[in-house]
Order: sequence, then structure tokens, then C-alpha cells
Amino acid sequence: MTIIFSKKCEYGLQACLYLAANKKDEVYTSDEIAKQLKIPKEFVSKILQSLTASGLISSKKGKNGGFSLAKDPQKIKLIDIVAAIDGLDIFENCVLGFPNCSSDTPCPVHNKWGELRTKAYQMLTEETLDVFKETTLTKINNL
Amino acid sequence: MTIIFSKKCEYGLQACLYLAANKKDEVYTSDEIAKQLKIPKEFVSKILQSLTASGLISSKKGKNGGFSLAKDPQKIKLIDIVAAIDGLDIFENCVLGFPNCSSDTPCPVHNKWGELRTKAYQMLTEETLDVFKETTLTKINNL
DNA sequence: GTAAAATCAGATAATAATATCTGATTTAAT
DNA sequence: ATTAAATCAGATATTATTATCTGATTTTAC
Ligand code: FES
Ligand code: FES
Repeated sequence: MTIIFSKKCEYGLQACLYLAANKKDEVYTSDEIAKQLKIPKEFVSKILQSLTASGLISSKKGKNGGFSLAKDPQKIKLIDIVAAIDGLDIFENCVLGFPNCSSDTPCPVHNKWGELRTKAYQMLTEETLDVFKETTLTKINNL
Repeated sequence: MTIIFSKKCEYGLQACLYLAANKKDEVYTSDEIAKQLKIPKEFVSKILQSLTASGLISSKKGKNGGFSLAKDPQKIKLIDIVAAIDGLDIFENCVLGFPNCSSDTPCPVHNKWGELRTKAYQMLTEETLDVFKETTLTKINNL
């Protein structure tokens, strides 16, 4: 079951974190990223391709090719990756699945959920990828 | 896209809120519930059946039959419905999709997410269905 | 130039989630 | 008794998500 993000998005986030945690000028192949993160390689390859199309990641074709971040890790936020893959609808929709989530027509948990949703958004917005280097590395080393 | 809960769970939550907001001793057919909530009737029928099996809802078969809450709305919490349908894994898993979510092997957002997750859990745990009567009715009237 | 290693594009496959259908059974009203 | 209206069980259909495959193209190293 998905928590909040689709698998595609989760893997995309992980891959970007991986790239941010590694050497900036080097490229990493989808195979290597998949191996390190222990996620399906063809799938992550597709995701990286789409993130390349979105402009978040840049790719180098051919032998010795691979993927790297398109900008400085200090300029990329988790929300950027989410926006590119899953979109931002989750931050506007009712947690109970009712239509028209708004303070005009609130569901029973609208106020509480609204707060949490905002904080979740902040969690993805406040920091940039460079801040996560250490934690990412130790997390990956424990996979 | 799912926010947190599956459609099945969303509809189950809505249906239970509907029942809690209405007359306690009356039964409501899946058709009526579906119509009121504007959700697919066969689907909600299935969901109500499974909630009946879980013991949250009780059903009356045959003509003039239908569904009602199995206990007082004061004894049912949203979390009970979630637990019966989607389970509680979401409250234990990593929002970025990494395995082994714990403070021993935290991902970059583990601390923040942990807090939000706890608050989301509280949101579903603190109050019982009877508290939601009013809000539910006005929400449904605006569908 | 040839071979190897990579992205890339598009098709396909597999699985899960969502939704609907069919018929059986149960119950109440007439 | 008969009929109508409902749950119920199980099959089926549809759609979306996740995952894999195939081959083309690009690039580097030799
Ligand atoms: S209406 Fe439910 S969260 Fe806004
Ligand atoms: S490890 Fe990511 S939320 Fe706990």
C-alpha cells in the first residue's frame, strides 16, 4: 500500500537523494543506483529518464554515461521531485476522500488534516537536498 | 492517486460517518448510502459487507434490510475503520519508501515524518464518531 | 572503425486496485 | 405461498500501477 507517494515517486526521491549524497561531477548509472538502493533497475531507469525530461536530473548517454543532478543539491528540494512525479494534488485533497476539500465545506477532520498537510508540505519544502547527505548515506549503508 | 487511504478505506470511512450521523436504530441500504455519498454502490456494498465481517457494522438481511453501526457511535473511532480495511502499516512505514523505518536507521525526514504520523494517528484516535455528526451532515449536504 | 556500455523510447507483462455483474439466500409484506 | 427487496458470495471486468523486455541510438575506449 502506498503511504503518500507512489512507488515511482518514492524511488525518484531515493535516487535523487542518492545522487545528492555522492560526488557532484560524477555520473551514476541506473544499474548502480538501483543496486545501491535495492530497487528494480529498469523501473528506476524509467523514472530517471522522466526526471531528466523534467529537468531535475541530467543524463549522459553512451559508454561511461549515467545520471547526475541537473543543479546543485542546494537548489533542489524534495517537493520538486514530488511535484515532478506525483504532482501536488495530495496537498489539496481530502484525507477521507470527500470532494471539494476546503474550509467552506470541511469534512470532520478537515482542520486537523489541513495542519498536518501543511507541515508535510513544509517538511518537503524547507530543506534542500544537500542537507540530507549524511542521513542518506547512513540510511543507504543500512539497506 | 491515493493520499493515504485506499478508495476502499475512504468509502468505508464515509459510510460509517454517514451511519453515525443518522438514526441509530434504523438501517440504511447500500444503495441509499451510495446515493447519498455519491460513490459506487456495488463497491460500497462490498465494503460494508467486509466491515460487517469485521464486526464494526451490523447488517439486516432481506426486505427492509440494510446496514447500521454495530456499536454506539461513541464507541467507534476512525482508526478502527482504517485498521479494519487498510491496516495500520502506514503508521509504521517510511514516507520515502525506505525499508526499516526506525530511529535506529532513520531516513532524512524520519524525525519530522514520525511526528506527523503520530499526529495523524491521534487525529483518527482521539474522537469517536458521534463527535462528527454535525460536520458529516453538512459535508454530505454539500456533495 | 569496432566493440562495449550506457541512455532512451516504446511495447509488453504482471500485479494490484477499483468497479461491476450474476445469482443465491434471506426476510418482510401482502 | 408469492413477491419484492435486501444482503451476501463469488466471479468477472476494468483500470492503474509496478515492473520488465526489446531494440535503437549515443558515446567512449581501444
Ligand atoms: S474536506 Fe476533508 S480534509 Fe478537507
Ligand atoms: S525511515 Fe523514513 S520515515 Fe522512518
